[in-house]
Amino acid sequence: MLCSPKQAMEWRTVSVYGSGTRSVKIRIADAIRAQILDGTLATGDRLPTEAQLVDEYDVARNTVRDALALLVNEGLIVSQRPRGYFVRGGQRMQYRPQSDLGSRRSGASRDSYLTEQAMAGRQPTQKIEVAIVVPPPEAAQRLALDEGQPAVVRRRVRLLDGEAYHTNDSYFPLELAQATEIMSPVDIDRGANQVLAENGAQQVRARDEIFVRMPTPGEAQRLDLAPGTPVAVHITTGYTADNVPVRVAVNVLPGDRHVIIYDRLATNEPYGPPELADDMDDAGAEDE
Amino acid sequence: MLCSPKQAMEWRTVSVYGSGTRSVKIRIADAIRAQILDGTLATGDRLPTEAQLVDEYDVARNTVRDALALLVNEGLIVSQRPRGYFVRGGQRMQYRPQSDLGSRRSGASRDSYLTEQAMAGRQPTQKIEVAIVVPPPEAAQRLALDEGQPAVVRRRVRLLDGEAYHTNDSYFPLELAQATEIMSPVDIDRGANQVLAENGAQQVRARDEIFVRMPTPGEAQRLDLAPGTPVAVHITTGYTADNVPVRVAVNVLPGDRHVIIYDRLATNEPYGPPELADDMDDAGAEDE
DNA sequence: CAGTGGTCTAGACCACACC
DNA sequence: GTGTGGTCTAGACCACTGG
Repeated sequence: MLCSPKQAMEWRTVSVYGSGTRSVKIRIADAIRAQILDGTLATGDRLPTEAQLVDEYDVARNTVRDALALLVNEGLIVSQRPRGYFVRGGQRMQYRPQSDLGSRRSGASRDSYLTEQAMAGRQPTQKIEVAIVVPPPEAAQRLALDEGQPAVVRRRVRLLDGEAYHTNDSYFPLELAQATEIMSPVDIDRGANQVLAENGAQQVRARDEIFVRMPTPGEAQRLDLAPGTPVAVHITTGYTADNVPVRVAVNVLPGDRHVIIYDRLATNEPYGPPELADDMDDAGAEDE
Repeated sequence: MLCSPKQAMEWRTVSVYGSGTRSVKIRIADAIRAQILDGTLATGDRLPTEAQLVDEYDVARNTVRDALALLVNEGLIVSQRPRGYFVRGGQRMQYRPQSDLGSRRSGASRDSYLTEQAMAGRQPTQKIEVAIVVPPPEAAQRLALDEGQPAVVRRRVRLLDGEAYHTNDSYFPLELAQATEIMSPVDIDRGANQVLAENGAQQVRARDEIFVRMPTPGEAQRLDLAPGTPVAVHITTGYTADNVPVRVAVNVLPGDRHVIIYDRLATNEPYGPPELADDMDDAGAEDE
């Protein structure tokens, strides 16, 4: 006799869920995921309510919620309480770490974030905050600062149409930034790098490091991240010709709103001075 | 009178959880997270059992499980059933997209993945599989193939000490790869790029795109990813001097095992031919 | 075999947006 | 108000691993 899982609960003696059979919540999640991937449910569409799914699959509400939680944590759907669950998806902005260092490109006098995003027809804003702090380890280490040594930080949250786009925390050695525009919590038209260059700290080389992880609760709040949204942490360290680090920028990019793009030449000669080139030989990966 | 949440359940008439007060599960998660961040619980440590946490916080087991689920999805802890929950953490491998294109660096005759990882004292292996397929859209589009047009794919899973490290799916135009070593499912000592170059398809330029997202169930299984582990999808497109795409590599990197590193010069001149340089002006971001 | 986490049920009350 | 998802309780049975 065929019966629903809920009824079966009462008189079965052997497992329905074990071994080959996958759990009920996974099968429900699979069914909904398939609908999303094949287009039956498109970006922005509303899912059936929990109650409807309870009826449809004849299981307890918590089981439906477990199934939906799987999809939420995959980043496929989002709950907009109390409106319902909706299919996620949307455009990613291009993020180019290269379009920065050194002097500005000709014609681009304003902060390139502001100019370039404005062209996409969206309203860019940013909040800037400057402070003298003992930098977090990831910044202190890259700036080669001793423990407890202070630095200047410019913290920015960049928004597009009021929606958080990414954060940028730039750390500078105190003696370099002191008494410059870097200390002022407003946009620097020609760029902080240009200011550094005018003060004898021209950057000639940079290293980008990209970490991928789930956001901290603080980051999730600051960037208004839905559950199931990972972040890329892009850390740029800028060096002078003397190989002195003069700037560390920590960017936190919501994974669902960005593509990181690098254009490169097809040479594999490492950049930078020999001692760093040596470092590069002992680890790495290649892409075919 | 002070009473436990569980007891309070029975006679309270106003909400304990609403407004200012955060939910119980969040407070439990916060407490455990704090212990992890301040070192009370270190990487690899075992957490208290669910039963112990039920006693400690005097809540229902499901509430404890909800709290732990938050930390699991943050990537902070992992459940190793039935051994318990453990604090995550560990080393990240360096991944350098640049150490590839064109000819191999002198001395490195073997696949650089194999050589470089071997130096870290771990046992690298890889599984290679070659097929002629209709490529997925992300590959077909970048290779400028018409819909339904076939291509050659070399699929690789790379392992370190038996643990999945990343996957690399490289797509080549059929007419270029046909009748070359690329069709053979074994390691190519001098690199597939060198083979392409010998067949008149020397790559001079590449574009890297990096997407950050949660893994699909298939990826999670193939790479043995714990819940709460995002992936970076690194797509490299290699172009000849004639600006023809001849290779698309789709790499899937578990976020908890990688750092992606780029070393660059502090010039912001875009690489590549003029028509592509123009593209670069209309979107982007910079890091200070 | 004991103890762990995983799955599922059943039912309660809550906050919030929208009608 | 009505209906949505969010939180919490209480208790059941299961599978797996390790002693």
